[in-house]
Amino acid sequence: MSTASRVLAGSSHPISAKTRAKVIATAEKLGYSPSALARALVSRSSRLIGVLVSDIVNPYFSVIARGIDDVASRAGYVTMLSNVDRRTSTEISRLQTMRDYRAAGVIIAGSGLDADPLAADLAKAVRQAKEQGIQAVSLATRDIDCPVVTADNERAAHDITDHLVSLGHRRIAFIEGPAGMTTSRQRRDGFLACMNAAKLGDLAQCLPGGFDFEAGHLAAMRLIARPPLPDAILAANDETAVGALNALRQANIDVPGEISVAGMNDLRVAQFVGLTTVSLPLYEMGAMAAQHVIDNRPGEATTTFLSHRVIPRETTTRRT
Amino acid sequence: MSTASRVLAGSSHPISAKTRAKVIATAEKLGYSPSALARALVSRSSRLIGVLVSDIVNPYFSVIARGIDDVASRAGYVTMLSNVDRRTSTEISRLQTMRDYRAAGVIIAGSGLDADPLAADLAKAVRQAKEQGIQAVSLATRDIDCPVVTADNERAAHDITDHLVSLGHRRIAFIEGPAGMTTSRQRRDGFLACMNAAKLGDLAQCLPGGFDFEAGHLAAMRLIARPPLPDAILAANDETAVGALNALRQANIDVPGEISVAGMNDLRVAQFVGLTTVSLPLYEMGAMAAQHVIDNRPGEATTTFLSHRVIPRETTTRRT
DNA sequence: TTGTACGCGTTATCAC
DNA sequence: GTGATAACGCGTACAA
Repeated sequence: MSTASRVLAGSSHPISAKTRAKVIATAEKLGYSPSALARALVSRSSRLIGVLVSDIVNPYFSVIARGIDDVASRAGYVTMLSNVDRRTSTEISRLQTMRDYRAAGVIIAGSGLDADPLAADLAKAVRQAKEQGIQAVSLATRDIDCPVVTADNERAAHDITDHLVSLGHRRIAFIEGPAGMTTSRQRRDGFLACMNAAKLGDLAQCLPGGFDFEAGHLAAMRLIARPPLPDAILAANDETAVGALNALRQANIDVPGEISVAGMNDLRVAQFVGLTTVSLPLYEMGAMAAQHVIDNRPGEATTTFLSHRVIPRETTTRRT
Repeated sequence: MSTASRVLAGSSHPISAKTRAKVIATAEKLGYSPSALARALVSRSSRLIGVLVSDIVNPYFSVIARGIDDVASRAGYVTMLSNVDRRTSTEISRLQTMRDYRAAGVIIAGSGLDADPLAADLAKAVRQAKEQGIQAVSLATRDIDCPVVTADNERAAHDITDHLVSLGHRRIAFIEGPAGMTTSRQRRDGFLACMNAAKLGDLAQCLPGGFDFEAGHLAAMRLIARPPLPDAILAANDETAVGALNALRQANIDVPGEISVAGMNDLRVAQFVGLTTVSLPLYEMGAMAAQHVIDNRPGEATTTFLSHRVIPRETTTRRT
């Protein structure tokens, strides 16, 4: 038994070539597959990585998940995925499940809420997981005591706003993300900071929105309903921007002729419609978080910001 | 120990209220979490569901994955996700990994190749998994001895073609999916079958394409390069259709004025651009496959077709 | 170079 | 109603 184990697990223990061959041949013949469960049990460490996303259908998260899985499977790890629909309670319960499976680590991809009554419970669940040797990594700024690998949402919003300003736009409207979300606030803050710095604070306008197509469509309709139109619209999100774009085009308003439109994230849809946006390092965030778990790095609660960059496309132009 | 196990695992074994309360309180105080690993080992059944997708970033697969995970997590199961990039060899190796973890079942979401030299190896890997009590479910017609839950790609293509024909289009071009893929062939077959049935076989035209934006763009450019333009374009895919749409608009060709365009799948992007398409039951396929695994149904290799429906939108119009 | 015995954290079985 | 023990399948220290 131990000999077979040694051969199959690739131990460094010396084994005669003959015996080794025999073990391998027999395993093959029997269709034997070592139980990763039993292995994890005895070795006290699984090769499971838990991933908590809001919704895998949202390309923001599927790109992150892809980054995680690429690194994970290259290292022989398996990704356990769970959708939590932005509900902290679900997040806690799924985290618990990942803990039951003794995941090597859990990557929490979604943003939190600014005033979340359950934040403390989540923090506690993470602490308990950590006490059990399960690493936690967050992909957004949250009240969790764990390393964070993220994009600088505020600066990204600042930079894309700055791009619009540099194009000569002065009256700029910002369609916000979902109310209460930390990421929403960060992006709005970045927008406002840039506008204020450019002495354009008075010409800045914020509209409630959301991260989806419909929210952008609706917000743009409201803008159209009470002229004059701003010089440019920045949406919290590519999808939101596309919704706005749609409303504008339906109203026969020329983009970028009459108004410029920009988004954030640089997901596939942004390329489709030629949307000016700022590219966030989503894939890299996932990849780096997974690497962090695999390397079993000491879990100091440091924040790593990965870099973004402005991508000018056809929905923006210079205003003279 | 056994008493604790009984109350924590919710056994029906009678336990005094006092002891039960004590166990629960202590577990809570200790932050105790029962090992799902050890449970799976002794009970010889895990609550893990393996999911093999080509690429989770592709919305076709993320919708499927969402369907699976919704059903799975409601039943207390966890989804193990793996991207295989349409490579059968990767598929086999990931299937093996799922087997190592003694997954309750594995859902194979991707389509296969029509002449795949590795098809036999995959079939064997699935057979071995089944011998070990791991269920397999495929979401596409493949040479695997397992239940199939899928959309009728051929009929779906037939039906959307029929819709175009009923709109008065006669010269219709079909932009195919990736060469060699079973799904590509099925969709082309459906297109051709419909055209032939309508005595329009001579006016049918097939162009090599792919499942992505660029492929659609390229194919449409070729169409534009050698007039006359067909009455309508059907693309194997929504994304391909959007690529074609883009090329057409760049060439200042009015859609649907001069030419109609339709896609397949009805993913989010189709709604964005108002694309006429045929809605495939992707979410339901995932959900039903997961339910199949959870119910541990006898694995007869039956094929279940879930229904699709044509969704007319703004990229098609009547030709007179 | 190979084999033996133990323990990982559970649950089922059987005794009390 | 409660507790002890074997077994699940593996890795490993130790003996041979």
